[in-house]
Amino acid sequence: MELTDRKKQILKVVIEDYIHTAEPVGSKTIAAEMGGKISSATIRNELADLVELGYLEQPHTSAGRVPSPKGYRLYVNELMEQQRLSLAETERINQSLQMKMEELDRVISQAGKAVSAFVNYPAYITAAGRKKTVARRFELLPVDEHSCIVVMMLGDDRVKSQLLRLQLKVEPEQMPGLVNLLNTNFTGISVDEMNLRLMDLSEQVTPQLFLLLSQTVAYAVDVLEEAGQREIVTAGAKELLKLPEFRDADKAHQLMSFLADSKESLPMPEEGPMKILIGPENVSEALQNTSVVVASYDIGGDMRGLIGVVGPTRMDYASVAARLAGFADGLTRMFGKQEGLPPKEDTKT
Amino acid sequence: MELTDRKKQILKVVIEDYIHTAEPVGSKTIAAEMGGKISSATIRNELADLVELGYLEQPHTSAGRVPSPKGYRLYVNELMEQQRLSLAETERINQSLQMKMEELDRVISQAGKAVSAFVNYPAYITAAGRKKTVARRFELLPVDEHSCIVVMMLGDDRVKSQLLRLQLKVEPEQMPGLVNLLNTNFTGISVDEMNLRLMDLSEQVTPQLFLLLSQTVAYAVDVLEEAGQREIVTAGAKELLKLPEFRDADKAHQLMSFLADSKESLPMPEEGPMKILIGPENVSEALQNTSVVVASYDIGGDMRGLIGVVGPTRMDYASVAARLAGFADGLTRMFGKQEGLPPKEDTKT
DNA sequence: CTTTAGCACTCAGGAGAAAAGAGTGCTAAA
DNA sequence: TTTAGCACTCTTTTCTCCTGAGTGCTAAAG
Repeated sequence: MELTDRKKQILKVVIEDYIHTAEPVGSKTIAAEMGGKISSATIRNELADLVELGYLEQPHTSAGRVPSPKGYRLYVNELMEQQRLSLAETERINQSLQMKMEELDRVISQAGKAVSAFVNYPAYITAAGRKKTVARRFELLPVDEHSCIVVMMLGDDRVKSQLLRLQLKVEPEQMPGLVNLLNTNFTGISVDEMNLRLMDLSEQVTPQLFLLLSQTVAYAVDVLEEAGQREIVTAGAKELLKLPEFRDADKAHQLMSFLADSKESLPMPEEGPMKILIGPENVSEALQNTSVVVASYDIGGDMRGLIGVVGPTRMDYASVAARLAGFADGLTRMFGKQEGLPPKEDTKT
Repeated sequence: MELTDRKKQILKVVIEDYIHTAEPVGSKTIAAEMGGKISSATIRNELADLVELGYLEQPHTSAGRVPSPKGYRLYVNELMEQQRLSLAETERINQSLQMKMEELDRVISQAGKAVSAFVNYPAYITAAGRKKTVARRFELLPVDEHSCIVVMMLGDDRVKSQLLRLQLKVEPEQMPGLVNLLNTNFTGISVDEMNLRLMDLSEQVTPQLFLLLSQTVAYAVDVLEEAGQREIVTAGAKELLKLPEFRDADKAHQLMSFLADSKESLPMPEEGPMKILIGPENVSEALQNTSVVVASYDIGGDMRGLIGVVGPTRMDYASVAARLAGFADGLTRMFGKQEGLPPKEDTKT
């Protein structure tokens, strides 16, 4: 038996109906929705075929049909109509991204909330550099005898700085030497190498200078390690509670716990502008009954971010995909504009 | 009719039982729990009195009794036994706060999560300075002809920095003058004054210098404004779903929306180390059926933070209060230790 | 005057049974 | 191949009845 066009037609109607009602769809409804040209009996025959082919499922003998993951997959691949956002909507999306360019963290978390609010599903978002960042330049600004400010410029143009309380007194004259030491030995290398380099130097400089040096390097290592971590922010988990499939508090709790605690295992596709994972296509146990739509956006430099939306398998793929694409665009454009202005992130203490 | 000691005794038993079972408490249970010295009939008489006095309520004629807000209030004020945390528990709390002293934001959000996980209720946390921060010192580090690094030291010892793309070329020789201008004119004053000062200077310096100046000051204003904002982080909203009173998805959704969106209206008592707000004592509509326990902690300097826990009115006040106090202590101690080390927060871009 | 036993009464919640309704699958005719 | 017709299946809803926890009152005992 093969998948005729009419079968696909019917599958599409079933899915789109089910997406909105969350109720099994019956033959009569379908017939009506298809313009009444074909009788419900014919539809029934087709439905039986679609079940046999694995695109639909039947909760119990005398209920309507529900799409299977395989059905959704076909829908997403072939049947779904690319949805265009209205101008007004695009406008609203961009407006929600209109914020003062603050720290990356904050922008990201804002955007995550906006996405979630737009699609009415929980969302997650992250920004991650592809390469490890290195230090590019150090500066030390004396404050008083026991403290100075370390300023550190990273490979990706971010600047981090902090007040450093020194464990011992330092003469201002020593500073230039120290800075020089830092810039010649600790720029452009990885954290591991930094630690090695520090050990090497331990015998070449005075103990006093070494103490200062290691304090500064320790700070640098902290910063670089933190910069390398991809932080994942989730937003709008509460949206789940509106969905009939999560009215059961236990189910909702389970998924919300997963979203809150196991962020690392959220889908993070390596490539492509958009990826849709349906039900069992997800690796994580907790996502077996949910679908995930992920889009990527550019932050400039070698940075790239991901925004994802989590919902039930019957989520409104067309709408979510369109909006997510809108956001990805908006973010890319937003970071693009910043090119030549404060780069990606802000410094830290 | 007056509130005898025995009545208080009984009230206490009712409340403590109800806290754990969430079921109306009957006279027999109470009699048993009080050691069987008094018969259930006597208890019934007392219960009737307690209802009349407004400390208890009766869901329907033939159900047990449930504490009223007034009852909880009495319990919290007089009846509740100060709970002491076990050493192990204190240990665990402190351990959960054992983290690298990173940016304040991050510490706060971590601590919020920890609190929520400990008490099994949603928590919120914030850190707020009492006074407005000012800039204390500026530095500019040239990078290339079109960019330099602004470093800014705040009144509370934090350091913020960012790479600034300049709208026009600058000779390195101009830098010292600019820095001097900044340090003499823009330190120690409020944001409003900064803007005024900038206008004044517009006529006194060359247009080119003024452009640079305003770019830098704009950055400073951004930083100071952000520093003045109290950010409120909420954590563990999902805990609600475990409670019988929020098994109803709508109720849970309502409160979670409130926690996510209307953070400003969460109780922020101005003084006292700990405050308990029961049901209708809360101002916010959405909190009418919940209780809130808030504790404050010191961050050093003129900074003070608040941690709060939101739960049903039947929340385990004794336990929550004890743990919250433990966390407040832990945080205060933690920030105290940092005295003389990196002060409160980290810099921003 | 307080406490207690006894007892009728109330009412929410659960178990079943019955009815309703939606939808199917099959048969036979168009 | 499509369609009308119809019996059948199974969930969902409604209703009724029953159970049991818990009360409030009365009357006796302390």
